[in-house]
Amino acid sequence: MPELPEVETVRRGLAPAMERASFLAVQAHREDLRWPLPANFARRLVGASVEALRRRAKYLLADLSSGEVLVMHLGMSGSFRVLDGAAEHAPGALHFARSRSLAHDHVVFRMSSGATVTFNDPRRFGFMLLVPRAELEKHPLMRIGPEPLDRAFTPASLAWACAGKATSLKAALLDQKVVAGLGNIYVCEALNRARLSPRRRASTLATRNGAPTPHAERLVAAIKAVLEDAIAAGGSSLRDHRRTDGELGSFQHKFRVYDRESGRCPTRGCPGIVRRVTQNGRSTFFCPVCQK
DNA sequence: AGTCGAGCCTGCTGGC
DNA sequence: TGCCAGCAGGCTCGAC
Repeated sequence: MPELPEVETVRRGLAPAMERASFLAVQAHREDLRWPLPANFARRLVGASVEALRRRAKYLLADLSSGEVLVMHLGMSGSFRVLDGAAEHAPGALHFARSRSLAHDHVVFRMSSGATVTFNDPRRFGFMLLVPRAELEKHPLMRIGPEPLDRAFTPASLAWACAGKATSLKAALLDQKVVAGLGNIYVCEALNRARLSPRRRASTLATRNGAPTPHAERLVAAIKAVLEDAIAAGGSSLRDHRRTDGELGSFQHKFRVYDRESGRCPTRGCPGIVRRVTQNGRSTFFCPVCQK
């Protein structure tokens, strides 16, 4: 499930293949991803080079020499794989090729770097867009909150964003306008690290005048820590996420509560048992003893 | 305006 | 063993 750490892992894998390389050929085997591919997709890419490959929240952004930005989203089941002359014979690549149905290879980029970059997405919740660079900031998809790993994401900014919110803390953290890039897994993990209940009102992160409470301090630290740990582990591989070389991420082995229903809470000295409840139609995993 | 649920899509899992 | 309902998840849209 690609959340911020998985997308960042993918970005790091794609960068050597795509940055400062141009598109030699673009094949679209399927146009109907979450949204149809842009008109004249291949024609607008071929010949352009990628000046930088960035990430914003869960979006990959390729700045093109044509003045457009290629926006790519992995949806829920999207993955990229990179093959070049050397990687083709690597064990990981072989395993990767076997593990993915070629029927779901929707878009293939042949790059001047020698790499072939293939986008595979069984569920087709992913998408690709082309947006003029000058319009990117105004694009509705980019109207989202701060990057959680940026210095601008602070207890004060989170408290401000949550002030007056009647919804649960869990729902607020999943709201990309509050903070951008978190999904179900890392919200559950961060709340356990911060020992805060997912069911508490979001507004309790702020005092009456909007200043951050100690809860906000703990939560921001926990969010940053869990994301950094997950990126260092190459993300979490549950069903879908893989690195671009086919290797699995390993952070799923370090989950404290996610998908650990009935397990012992890992908080030191806590006798609690992890529970699963449903909030806003999604599973929440948490410890009712230490998460208050 | 803020909040919540449905729907998109496919593959895997678990219960019968 | 085989079948199928249920679930997973990010994001948008419509309803309240």
